[in-house]
Amino acid sequence: MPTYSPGEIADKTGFSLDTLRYYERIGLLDDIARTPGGQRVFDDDDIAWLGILRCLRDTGMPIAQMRRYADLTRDERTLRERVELLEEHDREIGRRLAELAEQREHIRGKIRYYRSLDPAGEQE
Amino acid sequence: MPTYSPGEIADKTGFSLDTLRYYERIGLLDDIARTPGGQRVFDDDDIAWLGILRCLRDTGMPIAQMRRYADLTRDERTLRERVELLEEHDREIGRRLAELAEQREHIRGKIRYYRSLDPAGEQE
DNA sequence: GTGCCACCTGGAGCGCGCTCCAGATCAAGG
DNA sequence: CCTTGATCTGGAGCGCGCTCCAGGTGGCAC
Repeated sequence: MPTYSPGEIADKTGFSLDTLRYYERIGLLDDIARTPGGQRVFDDDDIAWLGILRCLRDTGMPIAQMRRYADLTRDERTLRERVELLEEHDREIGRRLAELAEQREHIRGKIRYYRSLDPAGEQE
Repeated sequence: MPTYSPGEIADKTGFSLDTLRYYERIGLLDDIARTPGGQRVFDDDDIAWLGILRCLRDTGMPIAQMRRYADLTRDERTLRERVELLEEHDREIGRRLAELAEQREHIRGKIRYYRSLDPAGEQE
């Protein structure tokens, strides 16, 4: 299995080195392998996990909840709880999508209104 | 034209009293009328403006950009710039919507994966 | 060996967007 | 009047999610 240095992982995942270390400190990331000298060594499983973290983070999940999810993945008897957590998050994303679309319409209405005040502003 | 106390406005707009004062301080809200004694008095125009601010804020516009928008509305010759700013924000919302939908699929895939591991977990 | 850059640790600091506080004032009911 | 609850001001503080720093070590190229 290929391995990767912290710098490579930062490039691949978009998380900064500091963020990777921070995530490990707070328990979002555990058991990152080390060289005998103490430098971190990542593998493809780590990359996959970081992909999930990025997904959860970028959809607005708070760190406390990501930690709860990370804790659940350490006990294989928690499948249902994981599903429940992700489903609740999925519903949250649904609400967010609907809200965003609605607010977008409000903003578009405002743009149309400004345009109606100055039709000349439309042309290039 | 009806007028409203700060408390009523907090109820109507969902912004806290502190946030209303904060927004006035930083220039997002200007010329709020006052009683002779110095208490704020809001009107329907203020409510409409706060509605726009809420919309921009809740769609992720940073305060610095909201301030720029507020500044533009103080000069009626800036219609085009306002349209440009809102259109850029509209595109930003579009990108966000697309990203959210994509990440949602990733999460749903994960849910399906967990379900496939434990079909019994499905039933009530 | 010797550079030299990447990486290590613990802990302090930061930027954003509020939120809270103390102590004073206002305004409306009784 | 007097009480009482809403509001006022300036400024400090907070919670989140990183981000930066100092001082030291690792590890590969030459």
